Amino acid sequence: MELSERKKKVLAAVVEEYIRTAEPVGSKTVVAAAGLTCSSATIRNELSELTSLGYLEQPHTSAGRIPAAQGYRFYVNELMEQRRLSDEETDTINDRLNHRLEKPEQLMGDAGRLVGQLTGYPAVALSGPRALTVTRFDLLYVDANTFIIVLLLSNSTVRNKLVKLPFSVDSTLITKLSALFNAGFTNLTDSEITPVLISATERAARDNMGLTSIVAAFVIEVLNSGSSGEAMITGESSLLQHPEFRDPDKAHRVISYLSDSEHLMSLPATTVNGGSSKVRMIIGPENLAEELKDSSVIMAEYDAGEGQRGLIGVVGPTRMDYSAVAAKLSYVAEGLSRLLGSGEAPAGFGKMILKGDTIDE
Amino acid sequence: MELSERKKKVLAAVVEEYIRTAEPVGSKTVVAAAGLTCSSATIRNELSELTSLGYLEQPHTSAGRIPAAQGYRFYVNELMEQRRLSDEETDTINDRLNHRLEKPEQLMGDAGRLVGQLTGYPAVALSGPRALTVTRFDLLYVDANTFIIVLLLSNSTVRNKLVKLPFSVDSTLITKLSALFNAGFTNLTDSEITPVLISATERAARDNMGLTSIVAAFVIEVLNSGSSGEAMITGESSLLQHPEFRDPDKAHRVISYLSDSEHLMSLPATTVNGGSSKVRMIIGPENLAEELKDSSVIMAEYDAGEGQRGLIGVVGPTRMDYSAVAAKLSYVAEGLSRLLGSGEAPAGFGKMILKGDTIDE
DNA sequence: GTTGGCACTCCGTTTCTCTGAGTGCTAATT
DNA sequence: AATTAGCACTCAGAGAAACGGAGTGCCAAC
Repeated sequence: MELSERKKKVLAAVVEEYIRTAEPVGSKTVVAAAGLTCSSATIRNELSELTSLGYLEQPHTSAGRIPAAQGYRFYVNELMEQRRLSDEETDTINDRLNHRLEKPEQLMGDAGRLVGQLTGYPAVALSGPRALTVTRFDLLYVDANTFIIVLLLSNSTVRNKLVKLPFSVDSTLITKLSALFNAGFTNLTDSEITPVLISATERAARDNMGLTSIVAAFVIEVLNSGSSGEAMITGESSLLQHPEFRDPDKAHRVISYLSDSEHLMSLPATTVNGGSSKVRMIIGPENLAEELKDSSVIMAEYDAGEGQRGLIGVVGPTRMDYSAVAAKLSYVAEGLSRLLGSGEAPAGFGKMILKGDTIDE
Repeated sequence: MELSERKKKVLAAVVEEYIRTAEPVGSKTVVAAAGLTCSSATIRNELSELTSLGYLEQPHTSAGRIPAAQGYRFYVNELMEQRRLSDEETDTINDRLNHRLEKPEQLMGDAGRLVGQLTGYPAVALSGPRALTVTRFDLLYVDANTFIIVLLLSNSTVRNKLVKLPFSVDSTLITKLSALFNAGFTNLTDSEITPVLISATERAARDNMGLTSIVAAFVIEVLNSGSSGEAMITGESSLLQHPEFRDPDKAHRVISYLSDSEHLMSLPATTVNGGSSKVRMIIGPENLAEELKDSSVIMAEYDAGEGQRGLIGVVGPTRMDYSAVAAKLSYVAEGLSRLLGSGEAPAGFGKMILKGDTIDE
């Protein structure tokens, strides 16, 4: 059943008033807020119907209405108006993002802090898994007991490891191994690096000291580390400022749930996508995690380059200004896509161009 | 004026009871807890004197006493008994630490989580500044527009950067630069890397494309990054479980103060060292930061190798079990010193020895 | 110096009342 | 059939009052 025009107006008014005031909304308030011409008694009937349809709920008999999860969902899908950001807001965002262009490895954290500051909610930043391979190997001989493994990865980052050995090796073995790895291990995903391949390489190098397996183990570790993605959260404590988290136990449950990066990565699992936009919203009970059943998550997707996608978003009470937060997030996400996105590296002489740096965690 | 033996006993009893129950302690409770033979009236006199001496305070006229900051201080300096850890506890700690030996770059974080778990308080980990130098340079030519800078540092970590250029370079220039940097820039602290040196190198390499300054800038950045130390905090939300942080505003103030790593690094500024032990305690108002005037900080120092020192500790309410926390922290700190400490690298064949890995943040 | 006794204080809790916003229903109106 | 005015009813939250009890401070006796 489709809601009547007036019901939609009433629902929107209740949601917006409740978001603004955090108080249950009564019939008179709705009349005033929605600018309707009918009387409060009429609205009482409408409210009553919206309640039995499941869009609203009543904390107790003689109180106003508050939106139910279904009410929020309908609101964000159908009723909510796209909020435009003010010039001031867009300027702040652009400023902050450009500032950080030079330190790509800190970008996730900085974007999180920016979002936290803009919205007043804890910010989460996720980067998707990536199918990594090694593009190039270098083994650097330092001294008889020490060498460095340097891997250039397919996503243009570099990883390295210093290896100290409890025995001596000859620099020619290092050189030989380096050549063999370059020949045999480049452009392989971790599943393609088989024990057979490793022992073949070991024989070819006449390595009887286990160096081959040291290098191979590091390669596998690095390739694996990318495959699960990264997750971080900043500004958890700002939750405490919101009235729905005044209860320290509840706040503690939510915050400590969010402190585990495994949990963060599973946040977007519920992909109720409310339309064509790139902003995802997970409202209250739509969250899979019990701990978040009365919190909402809003995330915007961005292009992290090299075919990788990332998500940046916030966690807050169900009573959130979805419209404003969504607008801010998608603007930030667009900015990130512009900075990191596939397409060409930014050009410019004298200023060096860095794409990557190591992102050892 | 020296306190009488009985006053000491009374003070200790009040502190310990209050730590245990979080309730003001009355005269009768003291008699029972301290196992004294006198009557509660006598203790009331003692309590009254301890109060006017500033060791105790009274929330209101008809309540028991709670320790004042000065009381806690006297307690930890003079009265507190060294707590011994149970075998079970030491086993847990050893287990957890050894597990992580293989990932030195995550050690700070892991140690923090361990401490948080052991004590139930947020854990902070600090590593002191280090006077870094570059031990060895490698510039790896990848293609005409790309090369990698690899630096082996004096603390046996490796840093690297991938540089993409908007113009072409010859591999011989890269090789030449590599040699020049090895000859001229090794073992220099950041202040010794002068513009004069850089431009001399630039001329020597016949580098008219600014590569020298790109490399030098990276070197300076890396050397600087070590000079301020690192700081991190985990488990902030566990503060919320303690009754003194039931007020969400207070909790928010403290937690958001602690979320700034600048603030964390300034924590140990007050070095009231209560004796010979390596555990530092900062009790309530001894904290310089207004935000921490009624929290306490306990930190233990450890040897992070290469002459570097680190601190691991917790932040909690002034009402903390100083004895137990101090014992746990110093055990963990000893463990860390054993793992990282100067002296020899742990030996063992087959298991590779890694000292460092990159710690790009 | 120590102790028992006693009046007094004052916090935290419970109980009660009161108030007012808001509802749901009915009957009249359009 | 939809809307409206009117009215009785509900109930959370605020405030006032009463209560209980842990604990003190002091005094007089030991």
